Amino acid sequence: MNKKQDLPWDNPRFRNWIALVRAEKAVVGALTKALAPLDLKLAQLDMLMNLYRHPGMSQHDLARKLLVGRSNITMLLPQMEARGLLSRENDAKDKRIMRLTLTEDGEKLLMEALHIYTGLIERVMEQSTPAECDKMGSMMQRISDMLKAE
Amino acid sequence: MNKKQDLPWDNPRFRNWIALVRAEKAVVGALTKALAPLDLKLAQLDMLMNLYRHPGMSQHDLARKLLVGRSNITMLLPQMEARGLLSRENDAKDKRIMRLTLTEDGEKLLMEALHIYTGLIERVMEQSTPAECDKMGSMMQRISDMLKAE
DNA sequence: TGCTTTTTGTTCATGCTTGAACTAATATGT
DNA sequence: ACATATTAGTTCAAGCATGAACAAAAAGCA
Repeated sequence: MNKKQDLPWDNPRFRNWIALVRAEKAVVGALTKALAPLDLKLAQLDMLMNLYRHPGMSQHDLARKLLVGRSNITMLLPQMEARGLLSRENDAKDKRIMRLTLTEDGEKLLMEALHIYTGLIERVMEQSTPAECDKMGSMMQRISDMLKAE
Repeated sequence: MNKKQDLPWDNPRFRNWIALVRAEKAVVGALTKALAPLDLKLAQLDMLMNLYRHPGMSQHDLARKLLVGRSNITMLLPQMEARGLLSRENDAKDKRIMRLTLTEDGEKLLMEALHIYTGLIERVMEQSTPAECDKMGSMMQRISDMLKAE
């Protein structure tokens, strides 16, 4: 059994991780509120962002990029399609695949949302120097890579 | 409208933030899988952790610590209580307040879960030097403080 | 070619999380 | 003391996310 002195809270790495989780949750909360006027959920914004950068993506690829299940995409797409933010069309060669692309409206909404998003992130990240921020970014990249490699 | 060069992806701060979100999601995913054998959700572990450090906490305080709604606590507590992980008893002075404390079983399960948790975090954080890690941690702390101040 | 395996997307049941509306208990202000 | 406001916790309905089971299409291989 653990003694007091090797409890995780005394471990700096652990405490730093907890700090990260809490900060992330706080920012996500603030962002969710900031996006509410656009009637846009964070998950939806993530989809728009990825489709903007990779037009013609399949649902499967989108799911992997977003680290969510495929069924999640299936559930969320219809509302966004009905809202005219994106289009789904069958691939010519492979009839299993649905190719996703942003509509003009989708792109316009994305730009508005990004304005809000970047505004908040700028404000949040201004708390640190660009160098610190970059260090943190590459740290995170290493973590993602490590877990992807498993 | 934005031109190519002021798209957020060209903004280092924004990209670093995206890297953080993705890394966090990856670690949470890995952790969720690692905790599955204990039949413990991450949200439940969070509760156990907080109750261990602050015995006798009220549900309201717990909700604030975890950055979740009060109703969330109400919904999750009964299962954990039924499982014998914690006890809920009325405060003597203020009849509105429920005081929460871990049972022995709850504490034992917490220790097992923490072993898994810290193991993963150690492995993940070993990708960086302790100094980098501390820098990151205080960065995150500043972010939390900033958002709490609003 | 024909048989098996893999991939893509959907459906469905389950559980989590939220926010609004509600009750009961306490604090506040006059 | 009394009316009002605030606080703690609950209930409920709605939306999200997940994983398992499934159908259709394509790929691999004999």
